[in-house]
Amino acid sequence: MRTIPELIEKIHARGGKVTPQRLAIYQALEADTTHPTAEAIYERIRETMPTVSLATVYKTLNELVAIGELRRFDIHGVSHFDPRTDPHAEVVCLGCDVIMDVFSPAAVPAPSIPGFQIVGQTQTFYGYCPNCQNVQQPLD
Amino acid sequence: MRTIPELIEKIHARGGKVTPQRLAIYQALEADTTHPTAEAIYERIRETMPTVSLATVYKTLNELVAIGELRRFDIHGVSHFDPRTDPHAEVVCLGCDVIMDVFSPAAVPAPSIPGFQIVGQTQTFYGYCPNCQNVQQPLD
DNA sequence: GTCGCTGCAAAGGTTTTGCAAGTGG
DNA sequence: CCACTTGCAAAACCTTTGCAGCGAC
Repeated sequence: MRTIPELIEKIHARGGKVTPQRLAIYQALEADTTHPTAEAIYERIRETMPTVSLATVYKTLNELVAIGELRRFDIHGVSHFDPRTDPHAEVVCLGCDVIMDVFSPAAVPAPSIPGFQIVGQTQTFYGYCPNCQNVQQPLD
Repeated sequence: MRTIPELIEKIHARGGKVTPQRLAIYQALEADTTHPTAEAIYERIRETMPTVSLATVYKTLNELVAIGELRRFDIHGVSHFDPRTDPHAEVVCLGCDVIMDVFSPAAVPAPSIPGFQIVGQTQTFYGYCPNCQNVQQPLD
């Protein structure tokens, strides 16, 4: 996701409007590395804007995804959002669904897929975080 | 996912039973590189076993995931299943959700995350397939 | 014969949609 | 002012769950 002034300009250029709700959502997303769910963003925004609706949050997030400013992915049936759209690596805990950015050990060249236009990439590692190793060992 | 005879042995070793429904699901999954949804597997199995239920398909798939023989991931709120559990790369079309395995251009070393136990990994590329480039260009 | 599995139906949770009222540019 | 956006509520969807009957071993 780019900076908020740039984002505002981009929204305007597309004929969109920057409402207080949208601005609050942009600010909530900015530099949020926790891969929040729509619900999490909704709760955070409600602290300062109690009348906002979850539907509005979804609509705004989906718009950002559509214009390539936000990445959306699902973990166990729940959507998460990531303002980082550059290549990076993540680890997902199979036990508790926590998602963390990790320092990617290697740059990854884009594959050549004829006719396919690549706009982003992530490297995803699946495993068990320290907490969940105690509870649920992966079975053999 | 390992071969069906090996899978049967593993299920038995865990005290499980290999019913005709399960066997049909194992066979449907074997070497399926299309990253099918539960629904897709259900439809395929119904052709030869019309009385099977979607709940049974889910239960069986979830069991395979739990014992590490199947990978499960969600795209736009729908679960997909992949019998390939080795590290590999995939491309996901942001327009139509089609998922394809791609030949990974480089082996990727696992990152060092203290206390985190890595059990699998994929490299995911996001983009637009030839069909969807005509419909929805990623906006700039 | 036992214990696990199946199939049905209903529940549970997330995300989307329709629409009247509100408001940014 | 016009078009876009909001908020509400309902709908749509996928997935899980409870349970009685069935069947693998």
